[in-house]
Parts: sequence; C-alpha cells; structure tokens
Amino acid sequence: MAAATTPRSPSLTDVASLAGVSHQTVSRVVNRRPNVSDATRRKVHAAILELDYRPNAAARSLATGRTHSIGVLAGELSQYGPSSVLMGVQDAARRAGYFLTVVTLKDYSAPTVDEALSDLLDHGVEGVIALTPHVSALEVLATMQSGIPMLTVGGGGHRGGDVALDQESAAASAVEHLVSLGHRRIAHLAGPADWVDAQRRLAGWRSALARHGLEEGLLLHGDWSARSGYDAGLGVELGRLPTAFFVGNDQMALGLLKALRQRGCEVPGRVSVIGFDDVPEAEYYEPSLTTLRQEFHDLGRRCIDELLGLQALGAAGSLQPRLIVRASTGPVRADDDGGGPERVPMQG
Amino acid sequence: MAAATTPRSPSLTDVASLAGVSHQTVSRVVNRRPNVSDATRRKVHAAILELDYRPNAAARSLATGRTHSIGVLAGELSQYGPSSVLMGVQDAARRAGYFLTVVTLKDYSAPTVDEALSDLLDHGVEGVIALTPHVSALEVLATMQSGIPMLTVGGGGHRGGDVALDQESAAASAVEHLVSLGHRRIAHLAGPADWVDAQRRLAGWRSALARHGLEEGLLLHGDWSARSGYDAGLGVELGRLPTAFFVGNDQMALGLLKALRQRGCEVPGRVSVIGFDDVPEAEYYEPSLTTLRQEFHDLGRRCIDELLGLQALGAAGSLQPRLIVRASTGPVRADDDGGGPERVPMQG
DNA sequence: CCGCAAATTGTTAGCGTTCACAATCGACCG
DNA sequence: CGGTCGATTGTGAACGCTAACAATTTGCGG
Repeated sequence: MAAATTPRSPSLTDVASLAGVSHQTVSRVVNRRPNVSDATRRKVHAAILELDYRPNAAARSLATGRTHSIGVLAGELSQYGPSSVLMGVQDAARRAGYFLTVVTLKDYSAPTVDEALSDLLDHGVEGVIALTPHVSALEVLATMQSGIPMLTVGGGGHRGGDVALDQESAAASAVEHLVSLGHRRIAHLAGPADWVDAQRRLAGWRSALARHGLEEGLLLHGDWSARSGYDAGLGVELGRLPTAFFVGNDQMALGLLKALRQRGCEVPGRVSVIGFDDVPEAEYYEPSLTTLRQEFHDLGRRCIDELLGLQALGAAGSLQPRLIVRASTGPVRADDDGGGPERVPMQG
Repeated sequence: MAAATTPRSPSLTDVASLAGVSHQTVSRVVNRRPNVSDATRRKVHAAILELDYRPNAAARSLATGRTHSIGVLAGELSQYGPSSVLMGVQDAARRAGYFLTVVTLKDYSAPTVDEALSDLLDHGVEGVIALTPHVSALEVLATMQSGIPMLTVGGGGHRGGDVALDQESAAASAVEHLVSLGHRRIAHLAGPADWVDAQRRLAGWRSALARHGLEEGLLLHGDWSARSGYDAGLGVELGRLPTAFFVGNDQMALGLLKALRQRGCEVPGRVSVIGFDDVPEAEYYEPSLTTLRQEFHDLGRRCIDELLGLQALGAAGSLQPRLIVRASTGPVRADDDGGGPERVPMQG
C-alpha cells in the first residue's frame, strides 16, 4: 500500500530506525567517533550499506559551519603552467580532505574578478587560491577583504599571502648562463607587461645585466604565445639582433626559434635562445631548448600547505627554478663578441 | 556590555530585523521573487548592504535540495586537450549557474576512480562529467550507478551518455589527405592502446587504409608524450620507414619530427607527418605541423548542454575535427612511390 | 549486593534557508 | 459602504545534520 513517491535518499534517521538505534549513534559511527560498541557499529554499518546511505553534505555544513571546499580563481587553464599548478593544488587539497571549486576568468578586469570571487564566497568556500599572476587581478583581490584566507600564486608579495617561485633570481641565472658563454648583447623577449611573472623575469634580466656592467639592449614584449614569439623574431632589424635572447616562456621561444631559422640565423651558432618553464615539449624543439624548469606541481602543493596553515608562510625557502641546459645556447661566435650595435652581424 | 563573541556572519533573520521585515520577505528579495513592494525591496537591500549579508549556501541547499555544483573527474589536466575541455565546461557551467568541483585521478584503476566518484557524490554534486577517455576508467564508471546524471567525454558511446568529437572519421580524413598526396605506405604512431581516443584514431586509420585497398603497414604505440614520439622515431628500422606517418597527437608528432630530422629524413621531402589536436604550438614546429584541429572548448560547452538537458543528446551532429594543412605533409617523392616494404628507402 | 564512575546510548535544540500557508492591507465593484 | 479579490507580508514547520547534555547501562571495588 505504499505510495509510489520518489524515493527520497535515505537520511540518518532512516538508517537509525533500520539499525534500531538513535540518529545520534549513527552520526557517531559515520564520523568515527569513539564510545560506540562494536556490536552497534556493525549493526549501523549494515544498515548504511543496505540503504546505500550517504551523508548529506549540505546538512553537515549547516550544522558544522564547514564546507571543506576551497575556491580556485584561474585565468587561462589551457596553458601548461597554470594547469600544472592546479594539479598540484588539487592533489594536496584532496589529501587534506578538501574539494576544489574552480572558476575561470575570461579577462582580468575588475568586474570579472570581483564577480568570480563573489560567486566563490557565495558558494561557501573556506579559502581562495588565486592563480592569476596579473597585476590588475591582484589589485582587485587586494582591495576585497572577504573574511576568509586568500592566497595568490606568483603574485610577487601580495599582501594577503603569496606563494611563488623565485623567478627573478631564476631569470638572473639565465642571464648568468649566457654571460658565462661569452654573450654581452643579451636581449629579452618578455611576456605582457601586466603579468607579474613577466615583470619578475624582466627585473631579473635587468639586474643581472647591471651586475655584469652590460647595457640593457633590446627588450621586446609578446603575449606568451608561440605566435607572438615568432612575430617578435621577424620584427627585429638584423642590425639590432643580439647574440642571445632570454625569452619569457618556452612557447614564445619556440616561435622565436622558427623566426630565426627562417631568417637564416643559426641557433645557437649565431644566436643563443633560452626559455622559461621547461614544458615537456621543450626538449624536442629544434634545437632542444635550454630553459628554466619550474616545479609547478610543488608550487601547487605548497599553496594548500600555506592556506591551511600546515606550514609557516614562506617557510623552507622559496622554490627555485632550475637551469636546464640543452642545445639552444652556446658560446658566442669568435667574430661576434657582442660589440656595439652598429656592427652589422654576419649572416650566412 | 556586549560580549566579545566572534561576529557570526549575518543571517536572513539579522537582515530582517534590521530592515524591520520578516525573514521570509528578505528571502523573497534575495531570490528576486515577485510581489514585494519597491519600498520594502529598497529597505532590505540597504540592510543587506549594511551587514554585508551573503546567503548561506549550505542552508539553501538543505532547504532546496539543490547544490548547483557539478563534479568533474579528470585525468592529467596539464595537457592541452583536457584542460581546454575543462575551460569550455567551466564557461558553460557558470553561465548556467553551476559551479565546478574538480577531482583529478592519479591513475585509472578501479579503486581510484571509485573513490573519486564517491567523494564527488558525498560532496553533493548534481551531475558528473568524466574527462577520462580511458577504457578502464570508463568500465568502472559504467558499473557504478550513482543516481545522478553522468556523462563521459570522448568515451566512444558509453552507455550513460557521452559527448565526443568524431575522431574516427577525422583520423580517416588525415589518411585521405596523405593518400591524395600519393602516399601508399602510411604508418600510424598511436596513443596508448587503453585510451579511447587512441582506439578511435587507430580505427579511423585502419578503415581508411582498407577503403583504399592499402595494406596496413607499420603501427607503433606511444604514450602521448613528445619523448615517446621521439623514441618511436628512432626505433624504426630504416628499411621499414613508410612515406608518411599519421600520429595520434601533436606532441608525439613533435618528437617524431625531431627523430626523423636526426636520422636525416627530410619532412615532408622524405616522410610526411600529420598530427592530431592542433595545439597552439603546432604551427611553429619544424616544419609547421599539418594536423587535425579539435574544438575542445566547444566540446566542453556541449557537455554542460547535454548534462543539463539543454539540448537533445547527440543533437546537432557530432563535432567534426578539421584538417589544418601546413608544411609537414607533401607529395610522395617520385622515386619512392610507396611500393613494397622490401624496397630500401633512399637516404641522404 | 550497593554505589560510583566509565562507557554507551538517547533526547533536545539549533544551524539558515525555503516552502506552504495564514494573515493583513488596499483598492475596486456593486 | 460592505465585501471580495489581488497584492503584499508574516508564521510555523521542515530540510538532515551535529553539539550539548541527559539518561541508561556496565563494570568493579568494597
């Protein structure tokens, strides 16, 4: 005679009455609380299994005030760097019992960032990780106080907590490498000026040049894409071509390599090129790309550690990218010692 | 005399008493329900603003039974394809008022997949999108009935609903392209045998060869990485080298290109190579890679459409990858018409 | 066997929202 | 000017869980 209602999913009470105990006892079993006799525990487990009971997360959240979810604010996730960090964050978060709610931004304007963060807060996240190393996004985030822990990645010392790789000194070490090969005219193909990563790498390039008493030389900007690297490479006047390029990321370096090849400039014979990131493909570029490896996955893990206070902020030193020397950098040619820019470079 | 308790975040009731109305009226305003006078609405809005009130998502979920969150089960997100799909899914989901909870799998074993799905269900997702075109993962998913809509991406007709690009006919069109250039010995460098994508592309290659009365020839397997493509390229005996390779994805094609170059095989002069995916870098490989562009973003959007029933399943035809012809494919050489494998290929 | 402490189990009251319904208020019709 | 209808507002009871405390049982020394 039972009415054919939609079988509402079973609740604590349902389990309790089936097991012949109180709902509280079931709650204790589910939450692995002590002071439950083995016999009772078994009965309850049996009932849970029989009904295929799943605790209702919303009710639990309401009662405890915890949601166990962390919000992630991300820009372009189809790129290797951000998506790798996300993987690391996800690993660590899940291990710590948290879920990730990911929101992507279509741009970094104030309203977009604002709305995204607001949505995350409405959703009840307990913390936010901003994977948006973009100055305008960071500015917006800095002005919003949300009442929950927030952390930026690669934000260059954002006040609300920031986890970063030491990109500036990594960039410097790229320059050091080139200098040690005899290069004196070292250009930089940078990322967009409003990206923090681009700024740090640019700063590292500048300071390393200064440290060696070298003049600054050519500075170009791309948009991280291979296309922009290619365009940049085609755009340089031959007379201004340096003996080495430090490039802001591997994709742009790929484009640059193609442009140089097309113009008959051998790499590393005529021009050395060094990238940044060490994407998995970099080794198979032509030539194999010398670059700086960033441990994105570790960075992601560290985000969760810091957000959850599992580790003192900034402890254990900041992660250091590592120089990976491959075939795209080599000694400067004997007949081109990096002298003044007036000198017309040789070309085959 | 107020006690210095932690300032609990304001509730509907707090707003109500500040605005001098009932909690229900506030609820109505918040949810944009009709039948609230403008004056009241304004008062409530003012109170909301003053208290910085945010509706409690958990309480709302408990009362309505809706969580507005969708679970995403993903494998390796640091790759271009999956992460692009994720972007598309995220766009569409948010537009439809849903949040994405992303869980990544460290492998595709039954326990891992099982646990991940179970966690998502515990979290209260209203649907699941599985970005795991891997046979064993799909098998596990097929056996679990969760009571909520579930959809696989690129699962090749998984029973619980599946959204996919037509990879088989796309692969066939790659082969057609090669055949039209005069190639008769067309090898395939496939992805891992337990990936659905790899299977579809392999099937397309086979069927197209058969359609043209060509014998099957060389079949190699890689793991999607550039390294594996490189290794495969180095491993082929020169005598068995075909005049064209259809490669399962662009990364492996990149590695293959490098191996071929190292062995002195010109591309496309001696061997043509065609990839799959059209990653943004493919155009800048050496040579520019002919490949099949997959519209991952659209695919992601379609997932949400189908999951939410915004569109009939499989409607509007399946998305068709598009052939992008670049410089890595060319006519077969006059002195190598793709004859029998006994024939020793020329080499510079 | 009594009584007290420890272990185990049950009871009640929220958590902040929405839902269903009741109550009030105005305006308009006859 | 009463009555009725629609618009607006309020009331009480869920939703499924946990926290705090009360009640019951058990074990054990005297």
